[in-house]
Amino acid sequence: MQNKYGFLIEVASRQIKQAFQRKLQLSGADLTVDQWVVLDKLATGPKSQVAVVEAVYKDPPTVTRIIDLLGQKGLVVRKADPNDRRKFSVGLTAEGETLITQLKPVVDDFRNQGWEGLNEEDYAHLHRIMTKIVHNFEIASAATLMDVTAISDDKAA
Amino acid sequence: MQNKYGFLIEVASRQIKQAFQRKLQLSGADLTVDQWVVLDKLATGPKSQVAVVEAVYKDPPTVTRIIDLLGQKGLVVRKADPNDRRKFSVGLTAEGETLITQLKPVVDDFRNQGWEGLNEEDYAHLHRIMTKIVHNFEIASAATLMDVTAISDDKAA
DNA sequence: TACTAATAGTTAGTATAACAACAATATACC
DNA sequence: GGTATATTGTTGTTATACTAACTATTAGTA
Repeated sequence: MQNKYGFLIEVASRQIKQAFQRKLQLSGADLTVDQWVVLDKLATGPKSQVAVVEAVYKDPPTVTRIIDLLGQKGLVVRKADPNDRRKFSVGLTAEGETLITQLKPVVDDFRNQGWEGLNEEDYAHLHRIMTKIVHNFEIASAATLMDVTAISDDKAA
Repeated sequence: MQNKYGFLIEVASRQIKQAFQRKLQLSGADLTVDQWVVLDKLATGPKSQVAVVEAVYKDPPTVTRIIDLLGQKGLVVRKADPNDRRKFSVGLTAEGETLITQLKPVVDDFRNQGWEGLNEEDYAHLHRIMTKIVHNFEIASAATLMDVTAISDDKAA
């Protein structure tokens, strides 16, 4: 029972990310996977950076830098929040909207390709096992993620 | 069927790594998780860096730098390979051996904790699904890893 | 009101991941 | 033997992960 699930999961994660990165490059998009994840989250409307942090399960410093880069590429803009001067409202530019539209089929393609030969039951297994492992370490935030992911279906591949 | 397995796997991977890192810190070891993985691989005897690369599924530059750091900490040494002047033979120092011995129970503990409530069948599911996804992207090296991991049991948690 | 604590976001430092380019050496082949 | 090619390992650059420390602002409370 003392299998190396952590190593297995980590390597698979890296390989999947790499494959997706190549897919993005082939599509001609000048985006990293993590930049895509954040960009995609903003598709449902402008958000504060804290909201983005909670949505993508990354650290505040990481989100700051990813938004910096997305901003340099003209895909998102930070606007001041009129109600709270500590906050920004980060939203997509027209270019950002366009890029998302262009990439949606690429992303769907990638998901379908990776999931080929597997079914809903397998996804349930995967989800259950991941959730269990993460819960076993009592990592509150991640546990929440797992629970949420089980229901909503709008996470990035 | 277009679930976000990639996102799920990546976040779980990060959380598991974080939990293990905390475990290492609590044990008093001045080591990162990745440094542990490399160190542990050298427990079976000195290896060239290419051999380490293949064992841990990291890039050559990453392995170079991790071995640099392990060397600075006095845990490993590079020796010239008498048969091939391009190669090093990287091996544990006495301190490295001692540290591994001290950490083994910590690592086992971590594995058992994470796997609690799950059984062999679950591991088989996890392994099968990961392997399938990785194979679907035709990533040769990772596919090999998955196949190997199924049999051997000496990977780091 | 004044003081304290919490929140939002940034900056700095170190480690890892991926890619490209490179030097040194070894192997293959003609 | 000599040349092309492959292998081993390093260096450089950019991006992300995590921690810690910090500023600015807001909320809570005596």
